[in-house]
Amino acid sequence: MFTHSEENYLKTIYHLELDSKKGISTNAIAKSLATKASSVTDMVKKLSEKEVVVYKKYKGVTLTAFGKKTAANIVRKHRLWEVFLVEKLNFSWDEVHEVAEQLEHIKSPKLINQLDAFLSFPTHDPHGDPIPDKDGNLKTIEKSLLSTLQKNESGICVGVDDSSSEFLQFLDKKGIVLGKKIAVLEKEEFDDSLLIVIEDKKLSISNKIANNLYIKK
Amino acid sequence: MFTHSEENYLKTIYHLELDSKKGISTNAIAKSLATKASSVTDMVKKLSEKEVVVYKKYKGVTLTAFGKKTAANIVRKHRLWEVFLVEKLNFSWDEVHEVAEQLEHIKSPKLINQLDAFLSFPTHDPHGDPIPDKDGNLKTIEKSLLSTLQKNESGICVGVDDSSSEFLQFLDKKGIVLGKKIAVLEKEEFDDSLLIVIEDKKLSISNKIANNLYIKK
DNA sequence: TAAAATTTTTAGGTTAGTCTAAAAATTATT
DNA sequence: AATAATTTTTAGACTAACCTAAAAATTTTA
Ligand SMILES: [Mn+2]
Ligand SMILES: [Mn+2]
Ligand SMILES: [Mn+2]
Ligand SMILES: [Mn+2]
Repeated sequence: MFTHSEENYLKTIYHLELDSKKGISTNAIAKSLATKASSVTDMVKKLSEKEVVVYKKYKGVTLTAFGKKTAANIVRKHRLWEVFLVEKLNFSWDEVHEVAEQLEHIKSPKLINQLDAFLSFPTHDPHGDPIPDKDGNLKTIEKSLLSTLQKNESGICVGVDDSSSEFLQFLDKKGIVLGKKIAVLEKEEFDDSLLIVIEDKKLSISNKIANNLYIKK
Repeated sequence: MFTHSEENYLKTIYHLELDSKKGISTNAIAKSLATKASSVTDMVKKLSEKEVVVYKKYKGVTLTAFGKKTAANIVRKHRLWEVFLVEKLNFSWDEVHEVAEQLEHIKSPKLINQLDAFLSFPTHDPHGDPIPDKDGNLKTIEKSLLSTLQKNESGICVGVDDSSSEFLQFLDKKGIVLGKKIAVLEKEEFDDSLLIVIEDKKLSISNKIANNLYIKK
């Protein structure tokens, strides 16, 4: 149906659309895929012929309903595999992404359905990102950045915005784990750093960190 | 390291070498990969430059030690994934090959080591084929074709030669399962068909079937 | 061992996916 | 509104992995 490369383009456009709502620019896609704008133009024409995107010269690109469903299915596979790697094969959450980038391209509906069942139908991946259902629908939960909490407020840590292994390992080192309660004891006016408490441990957290951690109030 | 296509060539040459000992011919590779001889010549030159095969024009090709190890590792992955699909995801043994053909190309040493452990270090795949170890070594067991058994002899069913889904489904239908004891009650002179007993059930088996079933005496 | 048949290689072409450099269109700035 | 800066597309080229058709080498057969 779609080549490895076409799937990567679709997934990228899907992710970019989630926080832009407008047509996705050639340059944005190129940057995200670490490729050249001219390559993107070529590919986008091909995807447009395959009816997964709508493309107007110089106006960027949008996914069709079919394209969105196709892309969501790749994301679904990516995230289910990440859960598998962490839950069953003892990978840590900062090691799974690269492997999932490969596994997401395996074509077998039965495989992914059985994997889903084997994992007891998880709703979120190890980074707190939601797993699209079979129809490509995402259940978006109301989550906020830790940086939006005020003094004496608290919430459950439910996800990360940046999931680079550097950031994830940093969280590991600090003992910040998804599912744990985080309470803000102090909010520093000067640099917006926070003094938080997690698992009875006090931690000082920079604004940069607080901007990359999601909590559910 | 190696492309998808290079890996498929390596694996094919590896399989062909297992039952020929001589240089593998261009045509044999082409037939096995359903491609053209001219394409094989091209690829074989490339593999030769990468030092995984020794190639002499018109003389066929042989794997180097490095090539053999590389190929065995792909076979290892293929067979471990087949075990995973059958043991953990409830695939039947006639459904796993196509998916394993894709999964065998996933590159992650950690993944395959963890998978191996997760499956409790299996030694054989669902078709009775041995799983190469990390160094690419195969433990070959002494097995014989069912067709070589004489009247009143018996053995344990340990593998299939043909693992097409048609044949495997035929075995399912007849109740022939790996690990079960098969005893030969009669051997028909005329067409070399066998009257066998498996799990207290009597079955008449053609020579073609008996030539595709391995038993351990 | 010479002719015939077969196998293998070479030559030249195609497609997918990428690239660089230049042209064209759009957007921002004065 | 004209010019400058930026973005996007086009043109032309490259590589990997294929293909067909023809040439060359090997093997078989008579
Ligand atoms: Mn990921
Ligand atoms: Mn993730
Ligand atoms: Mn197989
Ligand atoms: Mn097998």
